[in-house]
Amino acid sequence: MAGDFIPTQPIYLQLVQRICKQIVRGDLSAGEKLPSQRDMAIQVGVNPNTVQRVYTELERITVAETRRGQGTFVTRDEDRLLRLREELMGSYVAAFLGDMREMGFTLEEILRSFKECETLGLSHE
Amino acid sequence: MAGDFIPTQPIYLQLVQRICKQIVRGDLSAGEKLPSQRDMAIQVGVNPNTVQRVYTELERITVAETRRGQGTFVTRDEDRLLRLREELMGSYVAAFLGDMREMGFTLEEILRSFKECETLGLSHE
DNA sequence: ATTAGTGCACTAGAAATATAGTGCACTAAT
DNA sequence: ATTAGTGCACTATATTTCTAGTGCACTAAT
Repeated sequence: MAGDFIPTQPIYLQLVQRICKQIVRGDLSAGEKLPSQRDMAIQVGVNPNTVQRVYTELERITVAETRRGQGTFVTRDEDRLLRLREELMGSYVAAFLGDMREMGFTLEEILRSFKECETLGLSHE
Repeated sequence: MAGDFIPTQPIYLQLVQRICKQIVRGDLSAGEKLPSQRDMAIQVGVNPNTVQRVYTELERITVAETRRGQGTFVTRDEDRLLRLREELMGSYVAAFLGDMREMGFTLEEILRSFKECETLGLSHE
């Protein structure tokens, strides 16, 4: 019932990231309606006010748009979604490589570790 | 003065992670003394109580050990530090690949993105 | 014995996050 | 006009994190 969240980071940010991932993945398409604040709150097991903050944040980063009385929708700007995909990819990769560099790991070690995880279902196409 | 922290995660956890990275990287060696709680607090610009929590956590995960009246030291167990290196590598890689999979990125896309960041100083040795 | 340096325990408060609950304005459908 | 569904604003409270301050016990050096 409660979409599990880690307690060390604000729930609303985790939910923003989760929705962004769903968009990038294609589970949510441009223009698609998001659940109402009340419904989403029930679905993920948080307070409606928290969802309100999530949707406000999604609107701030121009990933969603709100039509009062109708609901909140994924932006219809498909270019924006393509940029979101590039932005997320870039930020996750940069953060990961930064962490690895801070710990002194070499690219060879990283790639070797990738192969150990490979069996767990990362697509190759 | 204040070692910059992101506001969305507890400072004490960020400091734990930072110290673990320094150990894995080799900037801190087995048995080496950490700064006193008071000194570390001044160095990173936080309250001594926060450092107290950091050192307690480092001791809980058996990465540091405390000698009352003397200070807190990196564990002298070098095997433990080797395991720490493997643990951190594994968890960071697993989290990263999990995020990538959630967003539907393929291994090829990841590797391509790596090459774009490669110029920014990741070692190849 | 005294002193300095250390970890540690404790209380209190500030700040941010999350929850709880209510109400209002807007939109669409009837 | 009425109704249902929606976003949005508002107040209040709980929880967690962080800060602030004090004091004590232990260790080593003098």
